[in-house]
Amino acid sequence: MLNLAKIIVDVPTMQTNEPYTYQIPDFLNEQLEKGMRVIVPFGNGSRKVQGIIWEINHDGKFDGKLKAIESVMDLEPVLNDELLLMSKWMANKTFSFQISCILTMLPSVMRAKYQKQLKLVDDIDDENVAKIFSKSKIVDFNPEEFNKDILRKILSLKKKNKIEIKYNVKNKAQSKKILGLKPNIFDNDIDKELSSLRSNAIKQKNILYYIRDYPNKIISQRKLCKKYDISESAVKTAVNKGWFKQFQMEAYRNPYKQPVKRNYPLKLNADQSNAVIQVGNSIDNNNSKVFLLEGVTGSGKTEVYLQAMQKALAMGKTALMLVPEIALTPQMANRVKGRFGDRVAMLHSGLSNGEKYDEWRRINNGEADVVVGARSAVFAPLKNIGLIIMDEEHDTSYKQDDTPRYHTRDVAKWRAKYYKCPVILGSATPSLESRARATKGVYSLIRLPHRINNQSLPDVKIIDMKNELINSGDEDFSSELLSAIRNRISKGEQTVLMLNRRGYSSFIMCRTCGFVLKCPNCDISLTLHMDTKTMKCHYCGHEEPIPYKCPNCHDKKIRYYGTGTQKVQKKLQKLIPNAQIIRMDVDTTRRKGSHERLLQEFGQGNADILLGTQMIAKGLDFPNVTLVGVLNADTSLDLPDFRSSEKTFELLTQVSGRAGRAEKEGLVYIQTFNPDNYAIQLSRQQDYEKFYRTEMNIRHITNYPPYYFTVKITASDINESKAAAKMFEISKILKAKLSDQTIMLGPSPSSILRIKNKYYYQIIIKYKNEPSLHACLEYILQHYQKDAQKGLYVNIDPNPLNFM
DNA sequence: AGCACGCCGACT
DNA sequence: GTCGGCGTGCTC
Repeated sequence: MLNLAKIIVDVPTMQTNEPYTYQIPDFLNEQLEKGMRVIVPFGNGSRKVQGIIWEINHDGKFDGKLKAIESVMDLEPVLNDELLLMSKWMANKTFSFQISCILTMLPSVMRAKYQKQLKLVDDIDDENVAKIFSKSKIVDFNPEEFNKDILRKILSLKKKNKIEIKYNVKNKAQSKKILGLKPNIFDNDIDKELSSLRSNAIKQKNILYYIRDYPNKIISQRKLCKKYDISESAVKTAVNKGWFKQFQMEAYRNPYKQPVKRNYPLKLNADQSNAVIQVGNSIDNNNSKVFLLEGVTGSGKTEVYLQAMQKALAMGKTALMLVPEIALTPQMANRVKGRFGDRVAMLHSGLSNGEKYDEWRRINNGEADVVVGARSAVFAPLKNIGLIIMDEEHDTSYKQDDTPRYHTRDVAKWRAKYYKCPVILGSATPSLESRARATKGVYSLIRLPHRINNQSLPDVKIIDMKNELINSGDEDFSSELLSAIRNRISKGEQTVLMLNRRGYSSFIMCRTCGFVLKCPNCDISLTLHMDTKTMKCHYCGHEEPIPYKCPNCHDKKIRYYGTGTQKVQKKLQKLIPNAQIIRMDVDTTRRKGSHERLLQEFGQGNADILLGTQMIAKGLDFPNVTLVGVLNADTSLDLPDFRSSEKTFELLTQVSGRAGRAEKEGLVYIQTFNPDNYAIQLSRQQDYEKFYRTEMNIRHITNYPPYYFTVKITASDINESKAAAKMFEISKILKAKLSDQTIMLGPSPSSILRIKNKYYYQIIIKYKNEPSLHACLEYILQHYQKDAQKGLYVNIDPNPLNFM
């Protein structure tokens, strides 16, 4: 009879991907609960790692030697039963380690920091090693900082017990502490103090009045000062006199910089109220249905979300709303915040790690029952969820592109099943996968085919740039678009211009010999960055100066190729000198909050034109925008990706939806070299249903999703032939097991062969029904352990976003 | 991951 | 002989 705990340790390997049993020491027996983080010894020596309690067993047996849990990191569990259970499912589904899943579910500050230290125990004769301890007997130890020789010496000294290696597990999760005040003087004593004060000691009197009014209230020092106009030194005097007890109290950081205006439910049209009723019924009946809400841009999907959430809250349940990347849609965030106020917690990339932790704690403590956030918010520790919403469900940012490669939609559906609540997947252009499921009856389709207030859809004109190039010689701006922009400026209306950068880079090419400057580590061309005056690699971050002559043929005719936002901005400014242009791309929005600031400036009418990349296509709602121009619609058509038409259609439909959202009518120009392409033609009418049918036909003929499921298997190694050999080995195993209806592509080198000096080879499997595939892939993973230690990595991506 | 153990060739 | 390289296996 022992007190035992099963722990998932933070050692992400296949061999340790199961709970390890530890003894619970008596001093922790009362404290420990399932879902808490602990520190446990692991392996030989004094190594310690973080772990999560998976199970507690008070009369357990275990044969074999046991180690004891060393300490606990939490006062409350950080994972509830639901999330613990989900981590297991997720690990299985995404072919990753359970500990990796657990750690992605938690705010990043809860990931322990491991730090090694060297401790000098005895005198040592080696000068070079002794130097390390010149300042102190205990020093931080990062093996990378030392050469092999010294490391060897350190190791041998350790064996002789002259040096100890200490392992520290540090908890980074730290709450913000502020000074708190607790009244420490009562009734008669207050009057006594009051009478002994000098008559001009007004501040001291006010403090005593305050204490008399709120004798038991704890207040932060800052709040007291601000509210009663008292200086810090006055408070200090009061503390010295013993009126207050001063102490450190926990506080939440406040991530909301500006106050949000309150808003109220709007009147719904027939389609919208039908949607709210259907979802509401499902909430009432504890029915975990998935609704696909297909609504044209401007059809009022957001109001449906808000009122459906209202229903869930009215039943005492919580609501989770997911958006692509909240920093991209501050307007949406403010709308939810304005409707539900302090009950809302926000989780997005714009917050600091500390702010994210605080928002997470507010949710975990039940202080927030509405959560709005991007991908990782799907793991928000809400209990009793009544509704999950996924806005823009087709958006690719919902899929994490490194391990664990989960799709937010799958996690959302899992949680909905657990809580028996509905999911709304909303979009103007649903993913083909989701739309096809609606056709099959797996999801319930709700359509919002009309814009609210019966606004007409914007008039979309397609401009053939082949003709334009012949006539005016300009490949960026057609004369029609230019005159439309000038016309808006003269009327005081605004224009949004989008430069489609997907699959497009401004690289440098020699016009004499055709040389293209590439990254020395990755097989990819370097991108020109005018702000830093350097060439950068977008994969590994390599940076070098802009060449002024060709490194290959030494000719000076080396120029940039392709169009960057900066170049377009310069050109446009020349063409229309009086235009006020705001440029929005990765470079101008890198700093925290700059995205919101630029949008706000544009919204206040401080500029005529908003010029940007795809980031301007989503969710913006500016009533004064009456013209939208897409400068190059087709760059994303040319990508070697079976989803390129779908992506192009989505992008054009979304950006067109930015025009004419109020009374004024909208006009959209789409410039393209492929004016007859169906994705471009159909986006003109915003005819999603027709696009869906056309594209499904093509997918059917070409054997692509949603007609097939896909899996991508990748092997990477510094040595190209090793990666290739591994993939051929895997393909042999697969060929033997898979049915003949399954299609296997490869093994082939990935389209970007080399990233960060590693070579990539891949296999794509396309299958319809392959019940043994999952087990087979697990088997492959089990058998690559030895390779992983040598730097040969095998990766499995179920339902990959692309085949590159 | 991080460490020890054990087998092998190269060397004072 | 033995030092240091590297492949292999184990961690409750």
